[in-house]
Amino acid sequence: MALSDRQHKILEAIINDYIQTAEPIGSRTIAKKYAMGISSATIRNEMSDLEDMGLITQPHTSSGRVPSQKGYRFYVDSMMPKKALTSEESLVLQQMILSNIYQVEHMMKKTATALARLTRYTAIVSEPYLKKTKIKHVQMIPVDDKTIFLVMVTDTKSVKNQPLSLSAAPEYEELNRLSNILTKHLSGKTIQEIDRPLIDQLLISFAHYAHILMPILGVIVGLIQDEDDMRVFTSGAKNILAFPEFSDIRKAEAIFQALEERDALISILNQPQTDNIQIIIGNENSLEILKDCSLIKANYSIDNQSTGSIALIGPTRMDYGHAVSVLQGILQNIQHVLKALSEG
Amino acid sequence: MALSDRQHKILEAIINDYIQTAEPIGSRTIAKKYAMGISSATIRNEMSDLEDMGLITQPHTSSGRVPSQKGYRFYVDSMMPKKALTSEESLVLQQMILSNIYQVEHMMKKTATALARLTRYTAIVSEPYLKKTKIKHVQMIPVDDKTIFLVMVTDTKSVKNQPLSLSAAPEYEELNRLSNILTKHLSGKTIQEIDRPLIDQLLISFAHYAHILMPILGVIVGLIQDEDDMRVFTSGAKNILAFPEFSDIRKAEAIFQALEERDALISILNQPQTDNIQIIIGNENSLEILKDCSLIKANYSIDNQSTGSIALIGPTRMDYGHAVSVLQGILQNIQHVLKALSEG
DNA sequence: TGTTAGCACTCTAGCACGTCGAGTGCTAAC
DNA sequence: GTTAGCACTCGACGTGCTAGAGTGCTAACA
Repeated sequence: MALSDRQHKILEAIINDYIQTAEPIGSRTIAKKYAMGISSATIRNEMSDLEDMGLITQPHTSSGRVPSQKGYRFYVDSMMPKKALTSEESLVLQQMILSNIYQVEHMMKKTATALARLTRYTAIVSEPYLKKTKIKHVQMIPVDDKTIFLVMVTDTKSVKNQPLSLSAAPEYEELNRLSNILTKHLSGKTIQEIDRPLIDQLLISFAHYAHILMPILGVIVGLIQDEDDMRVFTSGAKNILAFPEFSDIRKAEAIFQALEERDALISILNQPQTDNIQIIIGNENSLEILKDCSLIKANYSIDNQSTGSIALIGPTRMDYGHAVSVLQGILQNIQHVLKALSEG
Repeated sequence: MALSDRQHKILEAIINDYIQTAEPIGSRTIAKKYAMGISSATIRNEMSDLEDMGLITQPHTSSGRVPSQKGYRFYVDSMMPKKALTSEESLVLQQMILSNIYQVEHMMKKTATALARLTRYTAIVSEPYLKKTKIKHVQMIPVDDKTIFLVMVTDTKSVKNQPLSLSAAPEYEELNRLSNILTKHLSGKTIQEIDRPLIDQLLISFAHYAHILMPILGVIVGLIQDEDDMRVFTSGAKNILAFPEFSDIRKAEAIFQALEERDALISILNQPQTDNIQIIIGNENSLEILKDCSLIKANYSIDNQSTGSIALIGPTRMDYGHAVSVLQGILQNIQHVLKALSEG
């Protein structure tokens, strides 16, 4: 789609204005407010063309124009300005880094809060995906005569624990010996890498522990199957209420519902990602609940291994430029901190 | 305040009707709908008296009556029926018990979900308060050359972990010895009981470990000061949107805001509790945000030691009877499960 | 003395109607 | 290609009216 320079400017004006006001905008207003040096009639003609191209629409005859979904898509793909973060925004990100960098869970909560605060949209952040982080230490802790806790520390210094019921729990000393063995053979590996051959080998090498190694390794591997151990944090859900597009309470309700359900959040985060930062506008989204929203999403990674996701949900009338730059800033922060954590 | 039998019935009819419909109710409607065998004129006279007593009010002349805050208080104190749980409700509670009883965190999440689901109000649930639970096992886990994790298992089988930076982290073997010592001397004690004399005694007894015991004990005791380790779960926030009294979005926004802030939640849960189940109606509440709501709150306990709280937030027009009975049912469940956990 | 029918009165919700203003498309002139 | 002018459209908003639900008061009744 080729737009003239003037059409570009007009489309930009419409989108920028609508992002701010959520009101349809007319030719006269554009002429006055954006001082383009052409008359409203000319703008009208251009707008008519833009409408033919499907980039803007009229809610009803004789109202102003509103960007269409296609219009947003065009804007995002080929005209969106890169906005630099303001100094205040950078400061907030800075502070986020400085506090609580020793615990991934805290950092992820802070990340969500910062994202929501800086953008006024709703943030969803997932912890690093357990499957893809490396095991650093395995420790068994006795609880009672039939239960032990299996505690694993990962290279991102996240702690996972899982209770484990045995017919008879071993002595503390024996648990320590087992912990030692497991740590020695599993550290540096991701859970994904703990496969059948490795398990078999361990069971053979330590045959006299087999009866107890078996359930333990089972639990560790079981963590692959269920994603229950990846925590997902949200922040700024209430921001949704501030947008006129959600003044219909039922729409807001549906989203709040989704934000409370872990499965829904995970399916939001797990949507296909082709770009570095993926922008999904309105009903481009395969999820029914988000048809009225836009989603901006990114995966963060360590060592080029994608390990978790962060996302923003807002109205299709989103300030894409700003949201993307904040997301990018935060992305860098997370990766920086995670790297620091896993190295030292 | 002494009401005649008839006044009782009329007040009850008004309150029950208003709880269901959220509409002011008039004398004629009462006469028709609740078949009291008296005419609307008589009911009008009685209503006028009830209004003089301050139990009901008129939103405007020539509208029906609405229960006042005082009316709800009177109802709750002296006329509220005890409702038995339906078999479906009991079933939900039953299922809650059966699943995931081995991890307190899961149970608390489930509790919040069940509360919100059964009442359609908003639930707030706190984990058992760390200070008051007993330590069962202490384990140090090496992370890197300067960091160790301090992991504590409590008698409710909850796991707490805290990172700890040292100038130089000891060897694994030594950490195990230390873990052993700490477990031996601290297990069975609540964090509250770890006081100066106990610490001093440990430092003297194990003088050669003093340099490392010091920071560790510091961290453990530090947990007393900050309440950061008590998780608070909410569920059913979106239920708020279903009530016409929150169709003014700003009111809803304020509550959502509070529900996202841990501090706000804790101050809600920490409000004075005189009864077994505390009902705080409208602006009886000292917290500004809850002036338009009612709060039903209870503390759960093990061994008569109150260890955590559960609460429900809804409009002042709440189905108090039902909410109280659900809360009571859940309270019993929690205590039952916690007891089982700490014993076995 | 308590209860009730009847009536005048009040107030809101909802609808019809007219007006205003923002916006459009089209045409003719520049 | 651009613009001024004009007729037209449609929603927002204010006004006035009506219906209906509800009240309080009074007088009559058991």
